[in-house]
Amino acid sequence: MSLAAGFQPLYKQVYDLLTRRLVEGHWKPSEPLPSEMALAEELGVSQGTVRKALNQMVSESLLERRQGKGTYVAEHTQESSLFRFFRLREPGGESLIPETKVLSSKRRSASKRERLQLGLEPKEQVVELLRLRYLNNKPAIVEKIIQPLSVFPDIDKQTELPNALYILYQEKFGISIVSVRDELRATAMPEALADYLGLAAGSPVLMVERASINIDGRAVECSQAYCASEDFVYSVDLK
Amino acid sequence: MSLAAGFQPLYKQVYDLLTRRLVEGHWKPSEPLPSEMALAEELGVSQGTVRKALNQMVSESLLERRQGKGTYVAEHTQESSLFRFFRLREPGGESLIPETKVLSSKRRSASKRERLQLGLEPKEQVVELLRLRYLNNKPAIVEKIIQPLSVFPDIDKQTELPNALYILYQEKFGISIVSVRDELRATAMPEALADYLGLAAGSPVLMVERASINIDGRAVECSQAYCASEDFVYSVDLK
DNA sequence: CAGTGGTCTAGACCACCTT
DNA sequence: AGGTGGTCTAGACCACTGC
Repeated sequence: MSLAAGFQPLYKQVYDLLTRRLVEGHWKPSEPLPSEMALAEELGVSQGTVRKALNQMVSESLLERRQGKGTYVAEHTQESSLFRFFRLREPGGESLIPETKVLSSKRRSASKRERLQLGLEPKEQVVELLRLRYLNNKPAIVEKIIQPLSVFPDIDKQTELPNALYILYQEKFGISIVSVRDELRATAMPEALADYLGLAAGSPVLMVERASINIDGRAVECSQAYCASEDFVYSVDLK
Repeated sequence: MSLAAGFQPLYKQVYDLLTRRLVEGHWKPSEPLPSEMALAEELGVSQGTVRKALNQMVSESLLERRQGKGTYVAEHTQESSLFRFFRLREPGGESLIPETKVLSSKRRSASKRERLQLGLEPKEQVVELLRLRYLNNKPAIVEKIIQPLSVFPDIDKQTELPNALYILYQEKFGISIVSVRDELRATAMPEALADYLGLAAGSPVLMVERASINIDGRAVECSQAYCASEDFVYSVDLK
């Protein structure tokens, strides 16, 4: 067989190989992969082994399979992107569609905290994007988003920013966000931002610090969001 | 075959059957299940089909498999129980071991909100347990836990409550918590509880409302926790 | 109809654990 | 040595898709 019998199980080697190809852009989002049989033949393993590797990638949302059609690179659609990582809800209630307004955007050097979180060099330039998000037409979230220019060249030259930034990252910069790490705390609303949410400075707000992880495992973007949590809650299921 | 060919895939039928047996207490936590071969023979399906069903149950933390030994009913150990659903951390940091002190315990009728959340009858009796939890030897969390007496008979007669309640639920009441739903918001610290955390009334605190789900899918316990989030954050990875 | 993924089987061999 | 789960294979049949 062309994949040498090594330390790891064959299906794991196939998984690693296919994931590497995916990371390197060998296939683009929404493109089909070769069929199981074709991959099995190319790699010199059985179809079942390829299947096991593919299914693992599906379980990580890297791929999607459609019976009778083929296996496709997972795509960040408007809906999936908005809802997969967006956890703010009405208490006990359904998903809410956030609307978004950009408040400001500027270039500056990365702070120490940002360098640590994103693995940046000293003095590396980032874009700081300030956005206001509405739920049920009420201003609910102010978020500050940090985008390294080394990852997103000239992103501040984009004329139109979509509601779901991850779609832009994927289509224009080849960045596929596969997971996020959130840290939540309660804090007093900073005076500088209080007006946006129509709150008194010092009101209790939910702060969500997020690091977004690319398919290659790097943290490529981080954000801080201040959420009015009178009417909304951050909802999460742990299994 | 003894499992009639029905609408659903065989492995799904096997999964349903084995899960039902598990729910009904057919096997107790930490007990071994019959071997794959034995189950396959009993059910009249192939070993591979049983394997697929078992692996799905493993992925839901219902079972554990140990190579060379057997397949076991998952057990809530002190560590796994404390850390699997306990999300409070130092910012960017490691897990913290919470210490616990019981403040009070009393019986009363369920409130409307509790009846809705836990599916209780009007006037049903519950135990309201108030606990104080410490992280790094500092009081960090006040939590109010609601336990229906219909689910946990005479739970308030327990002489000793363990740090991880889920272990008690499993050992004494046959309740296996498999998932939780958390809703987080920021709020002002209630005056009645502020002293416990050494905070001023009105300070911003993180409130975590939790419903705990039994293996049979019912919400069997709910809680409200007020967390001092000066020094600690609620940390979660979304994939 | 041919091509795809989805299910199911049977059997081989390996790695690990116990006796 | 014998039993367990873990991997891998090969082949059959089914369900869905599109030409």
